[in-house]
Amino acid sequence: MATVKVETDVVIERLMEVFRSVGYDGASMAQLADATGLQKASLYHRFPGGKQEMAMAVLDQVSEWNQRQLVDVLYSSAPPKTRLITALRSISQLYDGGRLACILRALSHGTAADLFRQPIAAIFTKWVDAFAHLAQDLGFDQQTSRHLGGSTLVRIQGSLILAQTLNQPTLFEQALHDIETDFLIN
Amino acid sequence: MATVKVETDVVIERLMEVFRSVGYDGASMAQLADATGLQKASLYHRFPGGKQEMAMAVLDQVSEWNQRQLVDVLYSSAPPKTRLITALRSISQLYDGGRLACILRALSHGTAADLFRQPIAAIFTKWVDAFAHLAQDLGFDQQTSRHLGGSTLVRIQGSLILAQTLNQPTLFEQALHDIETDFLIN
DNA sequence: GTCTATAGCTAGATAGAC
DNA sequence: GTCTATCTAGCTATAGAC
Repeated sequence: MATVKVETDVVIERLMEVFRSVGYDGASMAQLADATGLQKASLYHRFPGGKQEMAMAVLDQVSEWNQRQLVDVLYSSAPPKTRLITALRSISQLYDGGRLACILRALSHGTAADLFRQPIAAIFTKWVDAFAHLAQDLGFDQQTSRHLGGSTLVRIQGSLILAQTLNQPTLFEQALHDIETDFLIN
Repeated sequence: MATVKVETDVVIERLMEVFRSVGYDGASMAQLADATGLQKASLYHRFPGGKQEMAMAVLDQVSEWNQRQLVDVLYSSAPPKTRLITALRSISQLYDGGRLACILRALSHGTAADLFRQPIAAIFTKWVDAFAHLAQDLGFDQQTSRHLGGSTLVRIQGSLILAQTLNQPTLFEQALHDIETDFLIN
């Protein structure tokens, strides 16, 4: 039982890598099978809903990461500045310093747009709210805090696009630094 | 001759709409034919290179828009603040106030990523440089100007993602306002 | 230059042996 | 639970009449 569970987590990790690099429509079952080391029929055994269920499993894992590495951290009782630094460091690792695309963005296009908009929006909202909460703890008023929360995700998503298209990961790190400045300005 | 040219421009416009909404891999020849009102074979007559050539034609049109509505404006001899306002207004119209996705982003995923990264990067670079030039005219030093230029595109791309995923076009308009503030702070 | 018809292939998804 | 083998639908792309 335990062994099976672990293996499935690994499978989901591999699926995520494929979806992230080629998108939902660009990922074929053959490619997904190849990446996981399973045959197509075996993938269908684990995910009877096919590609859609696989992507949903990936999104569940992303949602868990978001909860543990961002939400839990940013709502914790540690000093606000410590929470900020910790969260930004996790984000930097998640995207490998700007070299990896965001899986949520990869699952936001084409056929996937209609299928996964709601779960992705839920993750985005939690993310924004968590950073807005931190801003309030840092003394910003409610309106400014909301604005800062949104601006954080805007900067990260936007900088990831530029970093990868222009092949300049530095742009992502710069954005993280800009975010830090936004929060610690006073 | 003239009639044909115009019609092709219209065809490209329709192709762009499809690519924008479903992405490159998500767009089938049947769908593209349907959207343009032509049959598949007719599309291949105009674009012998198939889907790839169609997307390139779209990118050429985007590049032209970029040159005329942003680069030419931002390098003009009008007062810097006027140039900024004019450019931001064009951008707002281009994305219909945050309701439309960026075609460049739609052509950055899956199979398309490898095919079109260079032309897209060229457009991004021109965009960033043009806003950096404006920043210098507004009195910012070179390093700050470059940073502002990049930050402009970051804010727009990022806010478009959030605006569409969360179905809150306001986030895009907010980002435009933030950009204006960034440039007119002194 | 546009059409109908179709070739050739690969996609997602299943059947059934083991 | 994993495999090989296969189905059908849809894909890109082309042939050839008009």
